[in-house]
Amino acid sequence: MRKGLIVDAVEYDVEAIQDRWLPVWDDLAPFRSGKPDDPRPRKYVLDMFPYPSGDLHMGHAEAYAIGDVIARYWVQKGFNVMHPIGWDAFGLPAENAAIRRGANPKTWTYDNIAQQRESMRRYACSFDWDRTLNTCDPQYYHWNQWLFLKMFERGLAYRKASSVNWCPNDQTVLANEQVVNGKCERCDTVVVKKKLTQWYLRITDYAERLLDDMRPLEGTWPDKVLTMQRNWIGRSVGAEVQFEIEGRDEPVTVYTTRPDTLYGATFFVVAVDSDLAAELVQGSGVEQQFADYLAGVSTMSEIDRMSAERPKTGVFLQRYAINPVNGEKLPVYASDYVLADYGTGAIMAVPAHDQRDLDFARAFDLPVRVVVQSEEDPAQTWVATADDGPHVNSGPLDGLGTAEAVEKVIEELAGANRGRAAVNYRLRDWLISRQRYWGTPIPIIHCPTCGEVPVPEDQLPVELPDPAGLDLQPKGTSPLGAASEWLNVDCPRCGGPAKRDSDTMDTFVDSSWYFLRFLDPHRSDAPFDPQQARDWMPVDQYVGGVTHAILHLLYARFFTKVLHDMGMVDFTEPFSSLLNQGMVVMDGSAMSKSRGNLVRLSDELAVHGVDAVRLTMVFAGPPEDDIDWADVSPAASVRFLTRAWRLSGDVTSEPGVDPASGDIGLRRTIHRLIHDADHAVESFRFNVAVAKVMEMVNATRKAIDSGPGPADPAVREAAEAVAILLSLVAPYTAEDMWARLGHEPSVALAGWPTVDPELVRALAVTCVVQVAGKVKARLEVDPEIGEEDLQALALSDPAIVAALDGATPRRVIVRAPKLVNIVPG
RNA sequence: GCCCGGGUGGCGGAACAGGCAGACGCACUCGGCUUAAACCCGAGGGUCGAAAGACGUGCGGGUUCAAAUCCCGCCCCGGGCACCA
Repeated sequence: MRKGLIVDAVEYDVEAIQDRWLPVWDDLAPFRSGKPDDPRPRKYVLDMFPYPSGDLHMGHAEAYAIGDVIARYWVQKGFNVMHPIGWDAFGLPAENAAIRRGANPKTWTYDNIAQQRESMRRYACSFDWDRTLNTCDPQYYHWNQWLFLKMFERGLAYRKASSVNWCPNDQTVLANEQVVNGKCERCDTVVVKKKLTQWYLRITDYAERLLDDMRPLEGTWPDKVLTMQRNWIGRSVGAEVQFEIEGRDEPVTVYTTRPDTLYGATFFVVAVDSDLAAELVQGSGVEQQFADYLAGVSTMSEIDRMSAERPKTGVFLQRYAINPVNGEKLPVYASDYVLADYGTGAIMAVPAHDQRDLDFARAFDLPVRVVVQSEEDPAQTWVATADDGPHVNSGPLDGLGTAEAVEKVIEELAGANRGRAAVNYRLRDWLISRQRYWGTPIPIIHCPTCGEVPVPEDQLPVELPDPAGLDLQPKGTSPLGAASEWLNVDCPRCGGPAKRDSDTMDTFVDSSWYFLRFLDPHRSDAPFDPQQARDWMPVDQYVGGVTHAILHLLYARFFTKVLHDMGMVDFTEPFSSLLNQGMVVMDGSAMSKSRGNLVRLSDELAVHGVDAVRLTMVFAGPPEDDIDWADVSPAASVRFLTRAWRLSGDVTSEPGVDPASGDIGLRRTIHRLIHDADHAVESFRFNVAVAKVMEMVNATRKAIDSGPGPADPAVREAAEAVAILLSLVAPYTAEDMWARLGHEPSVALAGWPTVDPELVRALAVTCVVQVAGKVKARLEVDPEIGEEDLQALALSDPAIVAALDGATPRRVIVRAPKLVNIVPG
């Protein structure tokens, strides 16, 4: 027994128990991983790292409780578990807080990190505290810059002028993934479009692999997430078709998923904000009308523009495209219903079989030609048809079904060098520049003579300049642009005067590879150690909220594939298994100060203690479901923990006593329940595992009070098993029980109890005897009973004889030893 | 509109692979302890019914000796995508 430990208390005192064990654990450090001589097989358990926007809240408490159960389970099962934590420490909240209070974003961030770190320690998270990282440390973002330059070398990072999403509140551009229903993901402000030159990562090059590599994740990733990613990538199969434009040398290519309807094209549309539209309008005589239309469109918010209800608008450009299959002249329109950055920004319009084209045709009084037969006439109903029927008015395609017609028309177009089969994706390249201060500077120098010049590797990291004296107010251009000392540099190539790129990177870059940095977080000559990556990666279990289903998870998968192609890692997917925990809500809706339904984690911890809060989180239901705090009872958790804890004080046998001589009934129950709990944890049904431990406590209580009594060796075996199983969820209580049972800390390393298969195998089972599917009798039978014996036994049972009432069984189904079903004649 | 999930007591939720529906807990009721209350301990309960029994996992059908579980058709709830050609 350790000096000064009080383990003979008679009352369960939450505060005292927490204060007693926390320093002991600091000292013991039971969760350090990666020692070179550790013979245990490795497991990597990763919780999504938090953003340090304040202290931990209820959501963190749930997520980290769940991750901790998994990590602690594997430790008990004998694995060398790496369970690291760090901070996603760059981002707007720090900057906005700094603006509000005039503080340095760095100070604000590190203060919050210190607070969260202490809260996590007290929350008994089994993190390896030697492996922490902060993405805002230059030692970390150094490697963001290094990776960016590697991508730049490979043509995967590039700058282009394009129409981008602009958040007028945050005064910065956003990636497509960060626009939700036309609003800024972060602040809910309606996003507008702006034409700007920005940095992109070429994630679209990986679209096919991002899609294909999801197949092996089926079963270990939630279907929901896989579906969301598939939708987001949005693969579509079709064809590219070239149209000549009268008076233009080069043909224009369009993308269509329905090349079979080519004969039904009656007009042609280009995106109003595309370069092509700007070119085609030249000399058309409608330049002013076009310019007015374009101006109107560009001030529109994304929400308005996306509305399908909006009537179709456009401008006839006074020009004609030639249908390659029949030479027909198709009028060319500019419209905002065609997107400049999908496909080629131009479409062939087939009003009979595409609702959008039909709406446009109706608005502009254009002809509608049916080329796939169906009962309804789109020109009458104004409903486009999409049936698979025989083609008509389509020359050589007449009579063919859609699949054949698609094949045939592509063949003919290819033969005439007028088109080919093609695949398109909804996914766009990832826009990573941000016009804000608190992020990773983009390591590029703009030189008037040499152009975009990478910062030489030996000059990395490009550190953020001191914010003192800088105006961090959002103003549409990066605050770094005003740091002239920092901004103005000599070109590394020609030595002439040049300027640094003043934008910073999207913070999702930081989180796209942090799981690799944990392997060797202090390394200074590389982002991570390739050998460690071989040893530990991919992550065995990733735990986090579904809010990142597309954003972070897609980007991290993309980075992993890029690193694979660079030869830095030998795997292509970073996370073998993913668990999405639900949210903690109150009275049915998300907690928020403005709603007045905010439950403060610190309050709950102060009232009920760490173990009870953790237990409540885990017992509330399946981990992926939301927890309504109004539906759960942390007080009940305290009650249960107290009952469990008392067992440890009641056991009177000595540690090490052989359980084999203990009460066989209790032993059977306990071993069965350990077995069940084990199974439940393996399949993430932690609430069920807790229920099994509750049953163990109930059974042990009964054995002490009205069974074999406190001295029985089986009672000790049971109490020790309770302590070990409970250590996953309620580490303080479990540690205290362990000490009261006469053991040295830490129970976290005690090892999962071994289940004796002989004890799990039941001595007698209850056999249900049904007549016509209704239970009429129950028999206690030997589990090994033969079918004939069981049938005879069932048929002679008085209750069955009575239920049959003289009728002869027409059929008897025997499933020994569990069930007999008698079908009366 | 399209694509995923999901509907089980008053509530959160159990039910491995078609075989006793409702584990475990909350709330509730009753009893014990207490001067009293809380805490704690014990007992109870799907619904209807006095009982025997009947009915019961969103609704309607089907398969099967047997369906919460499998199949078909609906309804409702949650989520994702949505002018992506």
